[in-house]
Amino acid sequence: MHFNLLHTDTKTKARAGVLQTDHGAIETPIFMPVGTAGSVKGVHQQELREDIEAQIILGNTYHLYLRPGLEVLEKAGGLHQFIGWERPILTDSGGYQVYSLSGSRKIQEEGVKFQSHINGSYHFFTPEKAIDIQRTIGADIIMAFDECTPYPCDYNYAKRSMHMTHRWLKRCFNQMNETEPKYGCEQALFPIVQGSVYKDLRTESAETIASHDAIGNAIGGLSVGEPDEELYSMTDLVCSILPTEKPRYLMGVGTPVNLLECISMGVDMFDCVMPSRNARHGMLFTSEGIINIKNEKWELDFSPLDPHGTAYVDQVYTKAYLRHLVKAKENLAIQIATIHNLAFYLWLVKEARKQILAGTFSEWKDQMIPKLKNRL
RNA sequence: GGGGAUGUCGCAUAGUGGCUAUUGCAGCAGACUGUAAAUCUGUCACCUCACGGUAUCGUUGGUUCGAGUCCAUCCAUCCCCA
Repeated sequence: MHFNLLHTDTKTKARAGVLQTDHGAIETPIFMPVGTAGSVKGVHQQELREDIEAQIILGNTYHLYLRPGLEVLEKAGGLHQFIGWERPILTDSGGYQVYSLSGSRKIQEEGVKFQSHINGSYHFFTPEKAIDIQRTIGADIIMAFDECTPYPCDYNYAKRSMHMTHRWLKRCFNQMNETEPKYGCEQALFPIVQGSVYKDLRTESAETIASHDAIGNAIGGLSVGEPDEELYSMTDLVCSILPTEKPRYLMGVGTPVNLLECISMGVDMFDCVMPSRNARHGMLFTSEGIINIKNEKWELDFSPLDPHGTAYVDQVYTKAYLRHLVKAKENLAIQIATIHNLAFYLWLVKEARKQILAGTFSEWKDQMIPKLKNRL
């Protein structure tokens, strides 16, 4: 696996590149749809490929380990085979569940004891086990097992947690060195910068992560409720320390505006549940602004869902129709809205890439941001 | 024609003498960032930006310190018998 940096913007720190994997190339900057339990909720793989034009999707180690479990995944020949997705996959390690399932887990130096949200059973995750499971899942990019700290987070807690994440990272790399891919395709381990919203901690963490000389690096522990200014200042700081020639993955981000702002700071990869989850809740992101399709004002609006949209659903269906489907709780509503939002996110990063390569990114971004914030 | 039952804020419901009339649905709006989320929150008689104020349990009257609740009357709906 290798990353080619094609072009860096002159006015901003935005970059365009290509990350080559054994399952194909990823053109950066890229947005990666989230498919936690082996499915991008409500979307067929064919739609991901052809309508959304997803180049890589996410899976989740913790969720896939609990269900369907390692036996099924291994006998299926890995996650790609199991779900019928031949393009790249990235798996999160379960570090986010240390944060999101904080009510049912216990952290120790050795690892984290989780209580399953499905049946209450207990499971102990260690850095080594997170690697082993991700070997069995077989994703192209696999993530280090970390603690995603909450916001707000006490300085001393953030510092201790960060150091533990750094120790866990060494164990992850050791386990990588002692094991082999199971399905013949290269797997790259991305380490994760932590340090909450503290500049000295972020600096120390970014330097530590950079020293491992990984194929790509990730920024974690953000978009957990902190103000956008904190997200941006931490991202900018960390990007200034992480190596230029390696892809940078900002985990869990974000809104369309977040994406453009962070692309301009030098972030290459993003993932977020927002486009898919909010689609299920009736919120549509478009190039002209945000639509809450449940609102009464769309009841008689028979214009296309998104006249500027690139997905077929944008032209074929009307706002009034989608509103009806949402109000009627029809399954098709979720499918249409999710395809739209993900197609929009993928269009946004593709367009950003085009503008970076053309040298017009900065102007384009300044013109886009007010529109993206607009409430229609 | 005779007998019986029931009327509660759009719909459905709880409430049989005591303080702001319950809950669900529908409606209206908001939230959501490495997915325990097709979820959650607010609102939902009228007036007021708000504080707050004024109402209301089919109708009209009555009993009572006090009535959605008890009594009478009328109206409406449903059921049974002719």
